[in-house]
Amino acid sequence: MSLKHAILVLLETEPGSGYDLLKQFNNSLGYFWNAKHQQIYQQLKHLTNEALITCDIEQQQGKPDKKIYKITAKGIHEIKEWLSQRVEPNKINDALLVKLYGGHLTSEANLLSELERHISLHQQTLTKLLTIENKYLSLDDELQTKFKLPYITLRRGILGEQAWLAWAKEAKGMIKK
Amino acid sequence: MSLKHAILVLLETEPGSGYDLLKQFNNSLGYFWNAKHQQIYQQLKHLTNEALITCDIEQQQGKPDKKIYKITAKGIHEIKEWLSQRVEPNKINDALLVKLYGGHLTSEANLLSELERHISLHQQTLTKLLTIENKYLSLDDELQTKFKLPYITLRRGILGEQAWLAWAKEAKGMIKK
DNA sequence: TTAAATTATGCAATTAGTTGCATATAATGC
DNA sequence: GCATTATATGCAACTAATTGCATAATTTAA
Repeated sequence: MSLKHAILVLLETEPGSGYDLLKQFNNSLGYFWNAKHQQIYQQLKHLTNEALITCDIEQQQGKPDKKIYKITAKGIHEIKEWLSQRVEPNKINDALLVKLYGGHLTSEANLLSELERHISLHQQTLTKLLTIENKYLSLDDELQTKFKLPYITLRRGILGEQAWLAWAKEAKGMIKK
Repeated sequence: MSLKHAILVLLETEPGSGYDLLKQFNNSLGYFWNAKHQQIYQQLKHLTNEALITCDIEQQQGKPDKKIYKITAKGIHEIKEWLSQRVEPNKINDALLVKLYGGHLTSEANLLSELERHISLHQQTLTKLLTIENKYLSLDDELQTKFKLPYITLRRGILGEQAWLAWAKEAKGMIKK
C-alpha cells in the first residue's frame, strides 16, 4: 500500500490539508496517483495516529477550518525506509480494454463512440500535462535542477498519454476496417 | 467493478476453470487485467450464485478436480448490458513514480537500480507480447479478422510497454545528469 | 437571481482486494 | 535424490477502497 507513502512524499515537499492533497491528486498528479477524498482523510487520520504527520488548525471565515498537516521526523524516516525497498510494478486493470476484447457482442458504433469519449479525456489530460511542462521549461537552471525528479515523473505522464493517443488512433482505424 | 465482466468476457470466448483464467490474466492478458487466484475463485462463486455462469466438474487423476465454468444466456445478457454502458478511464496508482517523485531523500544509485529492475520486467513483458503478436500476424486473413478486437487490445499492451521503456531510458539519462 | 461548482471535512456501511494458511500430486530441473 | 514449479482449489481474516450520506458557506457562471 503506498497511498500512505504518496501522501508522506507530498507533505514532505510542502505542508497542506486533505483538500490540498486531493487537488494535487486530481489535477497535476493524476497520471501517477488517484484517490478519493474519503481515502485521503482516513489515511491522514491513520498517519496522525502513527505520529508520521502532525496537524495545525487554520481558522477560516465562512468555510470549515482547514487542517494543515506536516510531516514529522518519524515520517521522514518512514519515507526513507520505504524508499530503500523495492516497489511492485504497477497493477493494471483497464475496463476499456475488457470492453474492446468482448466488443463483438456490441455494435461498432458503440465501440467507436466510447473510444472517442476516452480520446477526448486523454487529450485533455495531455494538454494539462504539457502546460505544466512548459512552466517547468521556462524556469531557470537552478529551479529545473531542483524539480528534476518530479519533472521525470511528469514526462512519464506525457509520454504515456501520447502513446495512448497513438494507440487509440490506430485502434479507431482497425475497428472501422 | 469489472473483474466480474472481465471473467464473463473470457468465459464467453471459451469455457475454463479458475486456474485457466488465472493463467490468462498472469500471462497474455496481464497488460489489461490482473487478479490474484483468491479473487478469481471468489468471483466465480458469486457469478455462479447469480446464475451468470454454470460449472461442470472434470475428474482428473492425481490433481484436484477441475471445475469448468461456462457462461449462461443470462451471463451473455449481463455482458451486453455492461457493454452498452460507459466505462471509467483507468485509475493509475504507480508506486515507482511516487518513489522517483520523492527520490531526493534517497541515493541516485538506489533510484537507478530500481529503475533498471523495472526496465528488465517491462522488457520481458514486451517480448512476451511481441511473440503473441507474431503468432497473430502469421494467421490467415479470416482468423486475423476474427481476432481483430483482442489484437487491438494487444497493440495497446505493446505500444504501452514501448512507451514505458522509451521513458525509462530518458529518465535514466536525466537522473545521471 | 438562482443554480452549480468550489472549498472543507467526516461517519458509516459496503464492496473489493490481499495475505496467510491449507491440501495434494505431478512434472521439471539441478 | 531433492527442491522447486506447476496444477488445482478454497476458507478465514484482514486491509484497502468506494459509495452514500451529511453539513455549510462562498464564489462563479448562466
